[in-house]
Amino acid sequence: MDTRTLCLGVLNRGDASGYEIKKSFEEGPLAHIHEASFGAIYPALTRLSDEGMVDCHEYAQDKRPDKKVYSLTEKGRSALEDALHAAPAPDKVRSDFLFMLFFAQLLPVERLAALIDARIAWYDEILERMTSCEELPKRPAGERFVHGFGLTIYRAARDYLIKNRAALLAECRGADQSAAE
Amino acid sequence: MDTRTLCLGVLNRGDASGYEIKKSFEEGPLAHIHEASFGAIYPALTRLSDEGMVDCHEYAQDKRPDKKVYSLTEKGRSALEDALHAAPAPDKVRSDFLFMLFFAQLLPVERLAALIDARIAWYDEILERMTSCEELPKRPAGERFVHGFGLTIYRAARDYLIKNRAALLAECRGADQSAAE
DNA sequence: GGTTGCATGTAAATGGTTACATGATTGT
DNA sequence: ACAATCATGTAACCATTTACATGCAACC
Repeated sequence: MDTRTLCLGVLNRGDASGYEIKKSFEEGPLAHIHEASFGAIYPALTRLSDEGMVDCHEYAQDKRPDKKVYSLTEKGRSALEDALHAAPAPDKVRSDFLFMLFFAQLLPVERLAALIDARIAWYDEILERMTSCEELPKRPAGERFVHGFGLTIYRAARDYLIKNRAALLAECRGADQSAAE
Repeated sequence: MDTRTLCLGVLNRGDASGYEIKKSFEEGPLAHIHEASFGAIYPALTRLSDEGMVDCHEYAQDKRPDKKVYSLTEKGRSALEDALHAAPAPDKVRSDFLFMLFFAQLLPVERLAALIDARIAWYDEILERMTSCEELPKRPAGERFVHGFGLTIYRAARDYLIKNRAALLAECRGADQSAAE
């Protein structure tokens, strides 16, 4: 799924500027499904505009660059639908956290504990944000489904870390000592 | 985490060729934590060799290119440890599947069902492979921890899809009909 | 006084994917 | 016959990240 399709998707939910599209991949309902940076979004939007997939309206602002608000055209909407009909590429995950934990025995136990605690705190934070979302009931079925999926996964991950943290640390402490003997 | 560090990590588990390193990111215990393609692994290995991070032993084979088996040097091992001490980059996920489900209302209900069913089957397959792994008890604590983490997440994801599939399809069917009226 | 949020964009550099090149053997 | 497994490697292409460029307002 390239950045252009991603932008089309966001614009299907409503008109937005490049800045707002970026935010929706950071905090919005699409966060953690995909990513996109400014350096990818702005060129994508320009190209979509050239191709007639989106319309652009400029709004002058005081002491700031004009705000360019993009909206999906009919052509853009059907391009999005086409993309949605293609076979999904397999998920791609890159987790430095899990890679590090995989080598737990190479890490000092305190560092291991700090790593896990930071991750639990991160899950707590995002779960808080996701559950305190008010306008959820009004959103379309697909959005609510994906939201529920995220909640489920994050809760399961957090619970696993809490439940198994102590055992991992104990094992690594034990291994450290027998190695030192 | 770049491909070089990834290779160092795999080699820490035991000597391996480029081909075998690739496999460990596809089927092995590191699958779904990170990815690496041949085009990334072979140059990484060459560079690691130049830098003295790994040693390379060539084994002649009949009717096949020589097999080059790499092993970690002391320098390589400490480079891996250094990488493990840096702050982990935030996880990166790219899920076309979730992106598509997010726009469930734009998809025909049958396609939606097929998408979900394929994903459930995928989870079943990988869970089967992960649970039938025999030599697990002998592996280091970190590897078992990450393995358990993966199992937990995949089970939670699969269960969520099974539990909420019908409700999503019903809602989308309902929305289709009211749109047609 | 420093950071964050708003707001757009470009350019260089990095890094990775994909396709190609080669080729025997084993299984369906 | 065709696909998959084993086995390495290169090169062109593509995409993204990162840094740069600009600048005000609000908050701490």
